[in-house]
Amino acid sequence: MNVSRKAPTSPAGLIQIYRCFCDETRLRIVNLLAHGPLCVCHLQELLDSPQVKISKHLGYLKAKGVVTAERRRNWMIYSLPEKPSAALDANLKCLQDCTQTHAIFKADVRRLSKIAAKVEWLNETGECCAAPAPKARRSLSTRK
Amino acid sequence: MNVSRKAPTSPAGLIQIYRCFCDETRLRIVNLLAHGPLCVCHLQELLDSPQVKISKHLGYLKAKGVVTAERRRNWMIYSLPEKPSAALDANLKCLQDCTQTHAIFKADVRRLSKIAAKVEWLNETGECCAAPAPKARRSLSTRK
DNA sequence: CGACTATATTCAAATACAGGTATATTACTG
DNA sequence: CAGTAATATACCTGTATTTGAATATAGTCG
Repeated sequence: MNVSRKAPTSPAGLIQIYRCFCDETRLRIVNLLAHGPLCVCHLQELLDSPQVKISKHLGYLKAKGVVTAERRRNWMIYSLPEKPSAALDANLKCLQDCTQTHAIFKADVRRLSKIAAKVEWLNETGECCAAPAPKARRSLSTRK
Repeated sequence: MNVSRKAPTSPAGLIQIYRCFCDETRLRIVNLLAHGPLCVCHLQELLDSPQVKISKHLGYLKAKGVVTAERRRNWMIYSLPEKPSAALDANLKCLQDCTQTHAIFKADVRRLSKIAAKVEWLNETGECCAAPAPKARRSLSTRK
């Protein structure tokens, strides 16, 4: 459980962090997760990207230890790790500085704040999802 | 209109930095350059790598603006930029923290300090190279 | 059970990249 | 001028990455 603080011979872990950070979609995901946990459908909506794309990038980030995932009912909740490695912690902070000056990240956060209610709803009641408002679900009369 | 230096819409520049940082050889080069300018043959010696490999990574770094190059006589002197972008500056500082805890980077710097004399020699007299000691160079006084 | 929702995985195609060998370029030296 | 040293580039090959389409899985609900 405890992670050793010895000096690794190879900077493999550090490089994995940079690999995770060198894709725009992943950067935007990490930037959003810095504000709190989100499920896949939230990210889909916020980044306006297909589910496969988001899911695969999340899988990538998770495999490298940059995010953690926890299942809640039907949804996977992704977060930044509670106890990140020193290198990850430093780079997350650095990234937060860097994102301040890029419009796309600020726009993402702005959009995030607009669905904050839905996210709260998820966190408190365990209900989702971000995508279509849960009421606009007509009956199946017109369905085949 | 969109030539602003303040808030680029796309984080392309930031991503380029991370792309540069996600290779071990390049990380070692940047770490060494943080201590001062070096020519290709110094890096060849310090990293014990073939010339092509070093040269190509330097070309990559230079293309993304992470290093600068200046020709001096026969040699190309590579340095970190004097006025790096905010993002690069932040990430270089972060990297310096991260390298502290990795043996390979410390070993590189230790080896660098051992050839410091040669590097000085380059910087002061314009003479190189790190690789084979200037053995048959008897006619030093004829130059200048 | 079967329909539905949220998410993950497999397959395939396009592109990027790292490393090597051989060759080119550039500058210096005699 | 030719020769050589330092560095760069072209080409090749295997591997990794990115993305999308289709499909699979897992949990929930009626």
